Amino acid sequence: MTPPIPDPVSVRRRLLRWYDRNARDLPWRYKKGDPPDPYRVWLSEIMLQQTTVAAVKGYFDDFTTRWPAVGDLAKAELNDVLHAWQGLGYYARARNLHKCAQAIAGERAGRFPDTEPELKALPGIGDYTAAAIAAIAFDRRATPVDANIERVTARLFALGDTLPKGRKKISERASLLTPKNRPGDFAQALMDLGAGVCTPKAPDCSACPLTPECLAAGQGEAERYPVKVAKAARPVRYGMVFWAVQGDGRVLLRQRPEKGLLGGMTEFPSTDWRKQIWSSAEAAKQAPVKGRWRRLDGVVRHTFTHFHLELTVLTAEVAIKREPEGALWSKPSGFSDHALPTVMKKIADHASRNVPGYSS
DNA sequence: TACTCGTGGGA
DNA sequence: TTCCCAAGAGT
Repeated sequence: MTPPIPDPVSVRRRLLRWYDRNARDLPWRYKKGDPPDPYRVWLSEIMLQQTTVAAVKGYFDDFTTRWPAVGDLAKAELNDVLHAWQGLGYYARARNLHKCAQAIAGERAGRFPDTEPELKALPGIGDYTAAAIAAIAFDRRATPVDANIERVTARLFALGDTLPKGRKKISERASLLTPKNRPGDFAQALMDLGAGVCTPKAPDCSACPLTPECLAAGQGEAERYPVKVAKAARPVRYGMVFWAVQGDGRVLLRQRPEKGLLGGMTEFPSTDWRKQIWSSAEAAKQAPVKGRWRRLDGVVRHTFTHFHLELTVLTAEVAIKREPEGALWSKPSGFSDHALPTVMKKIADHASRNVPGYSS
């Protein structure tokens, strides 16, 4: 015989009771009785996209201190926002964050819309984030489906369709669970549960308030859900970075194009990042300035979402007659004034240990 | 639809 | 070491 389908009423009651005792204390969560601040809810949701709570906390504190309200963020320079975002990754989020703040401050008198369609029309806000803000900040009956809620729901209903194809069905089931009362708490409860109990590996079903309703747990196979298609292997790409130093110790930097990988961030100039290894001589043809390029020992490795990168550093002391396009010279002690992504910080660290006569 | 887009932590 | 994974969005 088939087990009964999980009962939404029971799931809601069990989960919210659990949440009242076990909710995590997070910087962006308002205290009971306080009205939620849509700005803080929005900011946290953008930062948390594909990013762990631990990674976000420090950035959230920094942003809310520097820019306490959406109007403050709207008035900031994009470069300052990118700089503050440095290290958090997915830099299009920072550009869209700034754009969204300006739309809110400029066209909506600083007030966030409170419905999913209006929210979704704003830059950087998609299905998930629109539903999350509507539920958490505005108490709307909306169903955000992130990876946690997707996993919990797939297990609860033992949905074995492979992702990403099976997403729609999971999302539909999830929306059946959402209560009219406390929809924001319910969503956050599911996320806390997914993060701490109903984990991807080795879920702790004995500690889960939903185990009595959970079809996957009933099968003793919670970990099997959701079923995902295997990801393609990450290829390796190679590049050569030019560490050009002037006599006074300043190093050449430049700004990356606005779109694409690390868009708008600052970098040390380099060749293309391609599938073939570079020879020093071949790479030198792409150098931004003339110089006697010498190859440093060792490589800098960095992994992006869809490829591994291996960078080799070429150094030269240069005397500049004509400035390269978009040139930006800075002593290492001034690097912190620039929005350097993590991969470029690795380059700077590598150079500091290996460039002869390196001085900060 | 299927890519692109960062980074760090944990198994 | 390597792989998986994370409060997804844009194109």
